Amino acid sequence: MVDVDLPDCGVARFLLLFDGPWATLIIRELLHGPQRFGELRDALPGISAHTLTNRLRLFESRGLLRRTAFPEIPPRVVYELTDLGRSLRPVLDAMYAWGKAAPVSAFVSASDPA
Amino acid sequence: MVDVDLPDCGVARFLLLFDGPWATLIIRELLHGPQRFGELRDALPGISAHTLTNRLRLFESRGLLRRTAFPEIPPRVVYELTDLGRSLRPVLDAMYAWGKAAPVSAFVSASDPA
DNA sequence: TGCACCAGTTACGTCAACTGCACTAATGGG
DNA sequence: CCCATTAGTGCAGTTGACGTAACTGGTGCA
Repeated sequence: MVDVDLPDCGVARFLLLFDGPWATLIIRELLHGPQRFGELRDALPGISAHTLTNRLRLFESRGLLRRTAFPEIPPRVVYELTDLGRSLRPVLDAMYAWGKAAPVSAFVSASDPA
Repeated sequence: MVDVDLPDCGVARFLLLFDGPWATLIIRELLHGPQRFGELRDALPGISAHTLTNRLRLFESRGLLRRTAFPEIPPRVVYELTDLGRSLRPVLDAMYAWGKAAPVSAFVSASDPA
């Protein structure tokens, strides 16, 4: 009766945590080093503060990153990956390599943008 | 004015193709070898025929897999990865390794299932 | 007095992936 | 005659990740 909905397969577990399009991209940014909230927002064009906050809070609660708030005015908050978060690098690297090597035709719908 | 919405980053490109929870798991199953429609459906508990069809059709149109329909009654359709599809193995392997190595606390919400 | 600064928060609405159920075609077996 | 079989399709509805807009708090600077 324990761990009812935690899948055995590692791939399925991974997908459980990295749902939407932004989750993975936030990790990608933080692999470059510690970043402030505003830096992350600027590095991820199109993301909303709402989504960024939600994902960061989730990853913090799951032990993937550490949040450090400095009691200053205006406030300053720095996010950095933990060892667990940094251990995602091979996964991101593999994604990157595939995304770079695959032909453009793998991503477009036969007449997509222009 | 070309390639307007195709991101440069390989990670972002990868995520463009593997949206939902099922997309990646279908590839995982097909890495075991060619599979029939019904075999895939049985190997992916919870997936609906609709979703499975949609993803398979998408991946076929993107060149990740090949669809072979035998003109028999009842019908028989076999799906198998192309070279491009098989080249996803390192990515899936990296996901699997991380999902297996990460502590359970990375996946649950501090009091999730029971 | 009042605006800018940063890192959010709240309320509300959108959109796409996904689900369930019912249904189909064509044939072999009872 | 009727049912089981396989690979879907159509319709209706749900879920959850995400977006927009407006707002907060405490201080420095004009």
